[in-house]
Amino acid sequence: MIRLYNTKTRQKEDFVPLDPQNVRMYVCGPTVYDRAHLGNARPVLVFDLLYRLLRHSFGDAQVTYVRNFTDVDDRINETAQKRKAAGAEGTLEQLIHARSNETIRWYHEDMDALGALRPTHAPRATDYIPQMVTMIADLIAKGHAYEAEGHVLFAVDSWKDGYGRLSGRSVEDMIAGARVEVAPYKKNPMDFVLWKPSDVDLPGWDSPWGRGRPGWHIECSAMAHALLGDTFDIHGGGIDLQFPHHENEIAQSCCAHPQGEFARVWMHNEMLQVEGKKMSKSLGNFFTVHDLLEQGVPGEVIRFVMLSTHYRKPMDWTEKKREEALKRLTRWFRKTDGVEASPTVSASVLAALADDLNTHLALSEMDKIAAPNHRYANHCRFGLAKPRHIFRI
RNA sequence: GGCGAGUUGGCGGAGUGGUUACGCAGCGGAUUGCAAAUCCGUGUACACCGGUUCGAUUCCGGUACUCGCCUCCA
Repeated sequence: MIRLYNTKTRQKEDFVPLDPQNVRMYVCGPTVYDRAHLGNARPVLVFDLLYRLLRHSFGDAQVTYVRNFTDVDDRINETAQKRKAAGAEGTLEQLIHARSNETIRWYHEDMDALGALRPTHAPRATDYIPQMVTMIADLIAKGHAYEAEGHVLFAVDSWKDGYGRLSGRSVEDMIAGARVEVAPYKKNPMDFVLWKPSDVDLPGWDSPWGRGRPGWHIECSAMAHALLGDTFDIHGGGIDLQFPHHENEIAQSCCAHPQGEFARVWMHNEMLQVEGKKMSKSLGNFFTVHDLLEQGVPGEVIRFVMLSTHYRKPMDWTEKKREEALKRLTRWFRKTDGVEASPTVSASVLAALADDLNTHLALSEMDKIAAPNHRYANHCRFGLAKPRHIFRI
């Protein structure tokens, strides 16, 4: 039995899928304007492990894993505008399109290098605009959204009971604690954008509310609904997305599809820090997965370090951990080199993983069972010769 | 201001109401002509103050400190 911590209920629960023949998981993917940084790798590896564990438990063909690409977003537009201002060739639209394609390709390459399986579906938001428009129209019809100055906004007052439950805040608390200037056309300060108008120079799509583009939150709701239905098993993402992104997703989806319950289990990974500090460009400790790979850090090592801290704890990326991971992995590989990889996973490792992905304990268990084989000492100088996936279950 | 997380031996990091985590480093030893690799042995830690208890690192309350989110962010 797999046990998972559900943010919704704040406790570990036995995981019982709605339909064991079709276990469904959605994870928020990247906004594609640049290379994935190291922090982006954490949810990928955490939920890749969960994906593998679910496949192991329910069967490879019985698990559907969706991780989207957000390819319509103001940051994407800004990045393209900067590049155009810097003299890049082509229209803004062309620049955006090329950049998105390139970033998606990079993303796949980098995550492949970390040993992450590709999801069953990797939808792009721009392929689901009609579904978003339909969903927004439905929300307006049901009295959960309104049009104002070319924008369509979700009315949190229309769903006061549900809004804030995931993150444990009341609408009143949020208004009291808000530190952002409120747009004048909002009926309630917490109302959020479903659709916004696009100037002629920005990407836009025709809609009943004029030419515009979707808000960020509706993208995930629409893609999840299109690919997984009204109700599905697991929704994952970084804890920074818990509010407002996930809260808003829930509001949109539950109001548009009241017959379903959207995601039954919510899982959030904690954030990543570098040498004890938040990773940021100003501190000079910002780097991408690609940077590390270029420096010769094996993907396996990155994966190992990421999994050596429990996903619900903040993780600190340090040089020291990287070195230790390399040592441990080198030893494992040396010990097991020449020994055929067994499809069997030790019960103790599996038990640790099934307990809300207790990866550190699982790695310890692997240390105990790594088969010693003295004959392979000659290979010692080869180090990390070939990548093997940790927890390749 | 609002919400939340954490504090375990030199470091990383599990776990538990009374029994060895584990890894890395260190130390001692074995083996190898040296070295590397490998093997064996070795470390009585749980922020502070109260409470509950026969007994708390492990439950409850408080204090201190660290950190995160609330703003684009995984």
